Amino acid sequence: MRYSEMFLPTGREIPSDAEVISHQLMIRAGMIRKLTSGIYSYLPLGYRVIRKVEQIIREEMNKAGAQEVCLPMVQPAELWQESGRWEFYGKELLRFHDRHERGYCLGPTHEEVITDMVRNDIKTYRQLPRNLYQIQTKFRDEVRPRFGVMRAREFGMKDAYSFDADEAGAEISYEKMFTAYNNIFRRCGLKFRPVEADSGSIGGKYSHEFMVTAESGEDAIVVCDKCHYAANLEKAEVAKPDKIDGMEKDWLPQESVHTPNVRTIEEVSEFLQVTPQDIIKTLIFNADGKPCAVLIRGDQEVNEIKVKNYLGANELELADDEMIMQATGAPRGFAGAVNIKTRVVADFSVMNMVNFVTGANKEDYHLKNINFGRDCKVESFADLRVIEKDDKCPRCGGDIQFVRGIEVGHVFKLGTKYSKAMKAVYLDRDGQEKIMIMGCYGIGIGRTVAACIEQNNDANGIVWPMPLAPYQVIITPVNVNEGEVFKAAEKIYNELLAEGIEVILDDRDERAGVKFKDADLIGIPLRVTVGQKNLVSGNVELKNRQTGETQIYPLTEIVAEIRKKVAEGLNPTAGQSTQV
RNA sequence: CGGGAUGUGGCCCAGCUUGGUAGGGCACUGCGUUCGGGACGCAGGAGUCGCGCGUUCAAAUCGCGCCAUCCCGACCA
Repeated sequence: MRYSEMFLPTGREIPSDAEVISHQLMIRAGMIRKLTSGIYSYLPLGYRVIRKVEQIIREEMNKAGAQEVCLPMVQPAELWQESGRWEFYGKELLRFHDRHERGYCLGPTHEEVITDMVRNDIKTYRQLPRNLYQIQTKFRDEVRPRFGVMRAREFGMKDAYSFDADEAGAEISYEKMFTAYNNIFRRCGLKFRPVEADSGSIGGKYSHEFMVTAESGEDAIVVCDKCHYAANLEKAEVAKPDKIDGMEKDWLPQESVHTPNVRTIEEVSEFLQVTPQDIIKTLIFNADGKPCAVLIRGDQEVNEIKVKNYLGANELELADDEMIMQATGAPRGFAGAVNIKTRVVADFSVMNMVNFVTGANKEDYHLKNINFGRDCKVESFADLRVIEKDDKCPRCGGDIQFVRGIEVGHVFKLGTKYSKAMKAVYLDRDGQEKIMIMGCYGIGIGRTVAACIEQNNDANGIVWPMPLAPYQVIITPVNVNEGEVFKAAEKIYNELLAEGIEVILDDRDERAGVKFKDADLIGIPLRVTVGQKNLVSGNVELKNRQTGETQIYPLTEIVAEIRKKVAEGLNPTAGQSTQV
């Protein structure tokens, strides 16, 4: 394409409403424009990159045996009522009515629609397994859209759904997608890693997130130095400590202490001259309307997702003052496990504690020298806390590290959550009606592009890896008014076009500096500079955007050299991709 | 939803404290010079100063209300 004919508005200024680098660069490079909060238009350059990602996804999904479909974005309320999510999905689901006052929503995801489609047309085990996918616009009415297309309300997503006859089949479907996702992100030239994750409101029991590692990532990931263990912070397991026996002999007599207006862990440890490690924090949660006490060591943090999963609750939040008063008989700050009337569960961190401090369930009083087995009882000990830097890997005991990442893909084993609710059944070999086992698999398209920029940029702009680059080569004639120079540039341009290489000819009558800056900003991997200086000896320059390296080639060899470099760039070496 | 900030030609911003002709840089149009890392000169076009109400002889500027955008938090694939 000739630059002079392109719709490619680049900008020198950093947009005032863009915070992260990828957002700034996408605007400056003329890739996107904001229409309204969380809703973006893609300009030609941006859309080319989107299509590169989509194409890689299509190829890998097809290779994995999935078939592409296209499902409606507008979905009837009845379907969501049937799955139960009309109530549960919350305000993120944008709902509206048509002229007949019938309820609809904009699809934030498509489990309901696909399950409806499959249950109507798949009747026998002979038709299973099937994996259907689409690349489609989703709408989620995010509370706080941010970081440009990274957390947008309207965004492109590849979503796939697998249907299997049994668990073993579902396992295979999941593995296929897991492999396909690794291939996809590797081909995109990203540094990423799959991590174990919680399955959230989509539901299901088992899932992995694909995280692109980046400082600006919204998610914290725990990775093991020694083994392959990697998990989202919210999912990362904390190993169960060994039970230490024989501590009963050291039990001291229970003591009640007047602690006027002393509530927080800091205040208690200060007041009683003990460390937070000597205190058991008692948090009262509201689990589906019922109070539940969670015990944890004073210096540690409860992982609400673990509590929610452990209790099997649909909704979990910290109890309000009223519920605390009702459950403990005391205001906030004085809850404890001794003589409490609610369910009591405890984190492993308190399992081996003796003579600890805790609230007295009485205003302005705490208890000292409390011991399990004598003073209070818990229903069970479990892993309920957030993992910390000093914790060890739950798999191999090695040291762990915290890194940040951007979630670009997520694979879930759904089980029968939707197929059961929506009666997606088939007849097995014996004529028995059985429920299909489902999996679902998503990739954020725009987010993948943004994540790629987060990982590949410098002071001058974007540095595209070859597979995602909107164009592979840009030819920059230093001065278009010098006939020889421009002719040579055009010749290379035409030859590259004939080779099927994606190339821009910067034919604008601009100074060289302007063109160099724009080429760097939009991040084209290879730049051919055609100038009088080298042309007199029949040569041109080839500059590598990533390394900054410049090489001189004769006009006669430049096309072959580019062909080679483009081909190399399209096949990034395997192995380096998963490094962090 | 809580806290904070911002809103002035397409973009980045000054002006607001102390009310009085709406400014600069970039971009854009024309002419000339220049031409390998964001050139220069001259001449131009382009703005309901987010919206509304109020105070005032007079409001970008002061007051009240609203809206939008961004950041932090809560929440969330």
